[in-house]
Amino acid sequence: MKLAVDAVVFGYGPSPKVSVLLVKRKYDPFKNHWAIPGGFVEEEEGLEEAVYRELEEETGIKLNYLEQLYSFGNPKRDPRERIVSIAYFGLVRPDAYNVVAATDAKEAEWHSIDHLPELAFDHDTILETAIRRLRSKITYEPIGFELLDETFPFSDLENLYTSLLGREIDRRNFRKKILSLGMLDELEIKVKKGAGRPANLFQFNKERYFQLKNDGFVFEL
Amino acid sequence: MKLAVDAVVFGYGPSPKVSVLLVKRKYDPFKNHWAIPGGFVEEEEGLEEAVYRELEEETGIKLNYLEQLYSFGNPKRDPRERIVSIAYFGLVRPDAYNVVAATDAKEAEWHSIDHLPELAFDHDTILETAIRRLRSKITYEPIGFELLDETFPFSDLENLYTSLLGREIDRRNFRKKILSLGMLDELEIKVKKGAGRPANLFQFNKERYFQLKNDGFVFEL
DNA sequence: GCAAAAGTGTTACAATTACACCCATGT
DNA sequence: ACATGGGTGTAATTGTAACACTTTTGC
Repeated sequence: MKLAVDAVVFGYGPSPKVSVLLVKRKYDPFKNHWAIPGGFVEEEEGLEEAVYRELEEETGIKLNYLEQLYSFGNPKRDPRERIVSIAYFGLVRPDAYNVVAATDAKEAEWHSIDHLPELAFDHDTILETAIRRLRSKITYEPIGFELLDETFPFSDLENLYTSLLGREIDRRNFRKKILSLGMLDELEIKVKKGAGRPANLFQFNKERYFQLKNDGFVFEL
Repeated sequence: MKLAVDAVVFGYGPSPKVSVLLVKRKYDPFKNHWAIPGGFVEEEEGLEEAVYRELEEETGIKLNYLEQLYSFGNPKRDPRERIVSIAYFGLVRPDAYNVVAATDAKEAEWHSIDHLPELAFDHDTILETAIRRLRSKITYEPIGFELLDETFPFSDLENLYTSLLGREIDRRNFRKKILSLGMLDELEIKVKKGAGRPANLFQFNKERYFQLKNDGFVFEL
């Protein structure tokens, strides 16, 4: 029996779309299929440590956020031998989005979660679980900010939520709600995006959020 | 590296208290300490299967509900060697509450979650995680019913929630809210509890719940 | 008849929803 | 001047929270 970790890494952009980082397998089984990056846990290594190491080796990416997702242990999930995989769930900022390095063994690429290729092993199940988790978690924890730049125009947040929740959101109500939570700092900087009125930049204030959370406040949309 | 499963099993009662099932270790390390029941996963066995088997072997108990909790993989969590444990979270009805069978190797007992003994390994962390999960999960999924008898007076439900949430609940509002969800069948049977007016019995209608859920309804308190 | 638990409605307040026009910029 | 995206307020509705007395039984 072997123990592996796999990481479903989400990125946002460019434009309103959420993507996941996949690697192309160069060897059998499932040669040339896309798969979630991951690998075996070393004997003396922590689980998260293993995730960071494997991601570094296979894709060169650095995460902004990581949490454990679920463990998959069906005895037949790998055709060769029994492998139990502890799956993780990570988020990256747009800066990291482009620095996906292919190594000699794998080719790494972003794939929109709306058009996914066939995946190796039970990775479709894992990815599905991760997408469900992301979709629901953004409504009760402020993790969406980990997918945006440090400072962002409000419309980015709005677009992220509409594309993840898959439905229209009333712009006025959404802005009112988010701003009323008091976790965003409004900067005195404006940014222009082609045509249209320049937008103010906002920044998520993590300290303030933890402070509010300690006082019994709960983030909820 | 070895893989284990551990199961935090909650029971309710008698009277307003939530308990967890622990086993007393007969051998070192942590000889005579209380621990969460569990054991190694066999080569060809599914994870949940392993949980059911271990619980049967160590405590003789049958579960009403089981879900995966979290995986614990700190390299030093077991002083002997590297053991990664996938923790589960189970609920039993009061009927099962008393049939806790001790085997030759272990002594099994219910412990109120308000007065816990010192636990072996990192089992205090696991148990804490499980309690947090139980507390929050009863507010967004109807799992509380798995801790009550099939039919129960409304006050049982009320007491379960007050003791789990650790705060008073307005009886009238709570009843209104729960009944308005339309998941409970009211039976034409009354039950007497010492002094006081006899109470009507209720029953959770699982089919109805899944039907509502499919129609986009979300349980939420 | 008194203690103990079950049952029941109304009103004030807070939160959510629905909805449409003006503003600042680029072309 | 027109197209593009940014920014803003109010009213109706809905949901939540607060609150106290009557009923049925055992003793």
